[in-house]
Amino acid sequence: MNTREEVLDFVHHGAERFLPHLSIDCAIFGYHDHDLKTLLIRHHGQENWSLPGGYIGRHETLTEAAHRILAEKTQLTGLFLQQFYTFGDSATRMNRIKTEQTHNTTYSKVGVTLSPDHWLSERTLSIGYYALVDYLQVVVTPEFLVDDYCWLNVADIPRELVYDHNEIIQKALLTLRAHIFQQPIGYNLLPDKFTLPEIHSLYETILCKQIDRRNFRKKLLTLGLIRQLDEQRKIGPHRSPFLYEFDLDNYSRALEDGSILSF
Amino acid sequence: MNTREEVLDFVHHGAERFLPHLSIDCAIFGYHDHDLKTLLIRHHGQENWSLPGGYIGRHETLTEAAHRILAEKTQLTGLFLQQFYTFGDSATRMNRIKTEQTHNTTYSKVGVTLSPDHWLSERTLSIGYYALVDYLQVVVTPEFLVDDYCWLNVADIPRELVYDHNEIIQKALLTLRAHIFQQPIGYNLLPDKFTLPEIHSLYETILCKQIDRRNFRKKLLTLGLIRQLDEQRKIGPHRSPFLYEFDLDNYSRALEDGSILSF
DNA sequence: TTACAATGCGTAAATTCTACGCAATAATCT
DNA sequence: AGATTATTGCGTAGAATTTACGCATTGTAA
Repeated sequence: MNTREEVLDFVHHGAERFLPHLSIDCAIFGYHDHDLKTLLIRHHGQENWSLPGGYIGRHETLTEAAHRILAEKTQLTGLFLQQFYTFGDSATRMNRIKTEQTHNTTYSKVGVTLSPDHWLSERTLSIGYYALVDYLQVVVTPEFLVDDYCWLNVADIPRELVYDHNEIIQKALLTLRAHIFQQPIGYNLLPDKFTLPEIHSLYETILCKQIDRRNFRKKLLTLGLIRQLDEQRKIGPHRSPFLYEFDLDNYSRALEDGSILSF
Repeated sequence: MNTREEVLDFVHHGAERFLPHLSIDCAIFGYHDHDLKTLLIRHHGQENWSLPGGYIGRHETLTEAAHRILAEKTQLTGLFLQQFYTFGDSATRMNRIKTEQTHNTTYSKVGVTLSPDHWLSERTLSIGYYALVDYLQVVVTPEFLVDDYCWLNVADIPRELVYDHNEIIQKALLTLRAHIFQQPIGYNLLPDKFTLPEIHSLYETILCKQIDRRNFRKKLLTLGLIRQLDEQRKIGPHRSPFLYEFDLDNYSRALEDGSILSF
């Protein structure tokens, strides 16, 4: 929604195209060079940051909706996207009053005041997804109602996000850390060919702890999760590291066998 | 809903009390003596079995709704109940036609035909929960629209459940098997004091594989997850096994430390 | 050429996992 | 009462894995 007209149409006719009472919120994790960041946006007139989100089209599957919303925010398609929990307990989601206020300051930008029984004012549960991207590749073009956006290191996220979005991010992070042992997370955050230091740094960053470089390599190689190539990369004034690539066949086979990563 | 009147009220006024487009389905796993079963119900006029489920009250949190629905089906409260995924992709959920047919044969029992735009005919996403109970303790009292119910061994579940319920059960099972290493699952399925053979058999059943009795004991004891008591239980013509209890403090501490079970 | 910083590869010790052996126990059978 | 039987409690040797490093190699810059 990039124009005033689109927003107005959404407010007045959105309920015909989208399911009410239900939204999708995306914790978009951006990784680059030892930093793990999250994309936050600030809607017009609001003090606090929020996660990017959207509604589910009536003729769209849930997965399609999640990918569409993610693409609308990042301009990227085919990203790694994973549902992790549905939120419907928070007092801020049950308590209608606060919701109306925050929504109304936002929609005042298009001159609309939402009545308490407007579909955007009603109680809404949120399905949480997390996505992984290289945030340098992402071009964020804020929508009409979004005043500002930022990539924040996960350690620096303010405690006062909108609604229960702090809880959503925390759960997303926990899930990501659990999934890193069971899914080729790196496959979605690294170029097709990457160096060992690169993937090593990725794991250290996501898990927030030091991992011995040499044992890390041994494990990934022994399990057959990555494959060493004949090429090397030139990096500054140091020894050229070899390039590696994921062996996805072996990856899924290892998972079926029950052999699981751990560090 | 145990009377014709309650059902009629639900059909005609349910949309005022419940959120549309969204339901909760419960995979209720019942364990007893080396058997893992699931509670299935069959609605009036329907050929296939389905999972017990229900809708979310407008003034109820999601968790409250899940517990209420579970209690309505099992007459038990305070059970272990865990959300695991939200389903919104299945063709049977998108395709309105099939939904109407199955619903209508059910509601014909109270002489109602649902129109295509009735709230019960609309597209509905489902939030999946799984619960753990000792199925011998459960008193199932089928609701008015439920013709039949059964406890089926998870291995014997028919391939043609209603909607995407096969998929839901499979995902519930996978989640349960993953969670058994990270949560005191046994705490919710065993009496406060239990014997080693009892908890051993529970793990073997859920994981569908043999676990060495002696190593199993060693591991649980070493990690401090269970505590041996001074009491023993009299069992038939054999040596009396000691009783054990869970050490929940140690359990959560072990989890934080990252020490995780595995067999 | 030398110094330096980073990578690739190996090895020994510590720890954990796995596969059993076997004694102890509580009935039941003779 | 003593032998029998099925089951539980506990221990130990060997295999396998994890952990903690040592050190040579490499590409560039001084």
